[in-house]
Amino acid sequence: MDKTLKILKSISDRNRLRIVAALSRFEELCACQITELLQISGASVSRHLSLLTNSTLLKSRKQGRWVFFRLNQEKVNQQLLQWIQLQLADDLQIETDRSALTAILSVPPEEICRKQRGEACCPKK
Amino acid sequence: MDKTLKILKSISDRNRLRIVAALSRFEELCACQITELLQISGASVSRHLSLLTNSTLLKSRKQGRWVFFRLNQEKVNQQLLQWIQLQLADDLQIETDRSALTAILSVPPEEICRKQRGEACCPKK
DNA sequence: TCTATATTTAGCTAAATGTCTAAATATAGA
DNA sequence: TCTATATTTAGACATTTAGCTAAATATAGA
Repeated sequence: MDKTLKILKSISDRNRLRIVAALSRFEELCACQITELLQISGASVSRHLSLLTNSTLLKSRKQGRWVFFRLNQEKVNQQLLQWIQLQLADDLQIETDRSALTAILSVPPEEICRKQRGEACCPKK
Repeated sequence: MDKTLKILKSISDRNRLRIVAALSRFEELCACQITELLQISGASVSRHLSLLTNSTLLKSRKQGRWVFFRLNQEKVNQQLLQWIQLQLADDLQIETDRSALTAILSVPPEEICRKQRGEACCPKK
């Protein structure tokens, strides 16, 4: 029962549910892209991602300085993930997130990170 | 998303998950029988049951002084409930609960309630 | 090796949650 | 109507959790 509870608790949070919904649509996202989506501190995002990874719902892959996350499409998770997707199919917030992510993914992650550091968008100096 | 979160939060608790598992097996149980199973205060059980009913996972039916609860087998909940049942199929705690419930159901609810009031089991006076 | 930087961890605070007891509510039966 | 009693609600308290900032870690590139 512990494992089941861990999974359920990991998705019983608005921001973590948004992460799962985002990854249902976009395959793979790095921490900074998710930070940009949720508009909370990178540290908080990291904690959410670690809870989801720990519950087995997400997998991660390190590439250089970035860590990329995607859904862990194991058989045991499928039915649950499908239920979530069905529930959120027409959700307004999720729609909005989808648009936001399209914009986020249209520029390289470097630029997202630079923006998060508070630097101006263009002048790299 | 609020509704989805409400449902997920309502089952993200050990005792509430035990209630759902119990009702997956036993069709209908009254509050006092569930109290006897969980061994926590009736007030706490009442709160758990109200959260589950509120999230649409349970339905209730009042019969005299007793309130009986059962799963709300709506289509939208099916996939989730099935996933839970699959996850908990071999769970030890759930096995134990099942035995306990068999014993609880073998006597009329009056006796369960009497026991909960701290009265001796037999002498009704 | 040194610097810049993406992510994680640690420590803190405020809000949410689960439990309890006591009081309130609703119903059966005398 | 009055009493007993099953459930719910209210209020108090302890624990958990989500968020933050600051510090630590790990990696790319000079």
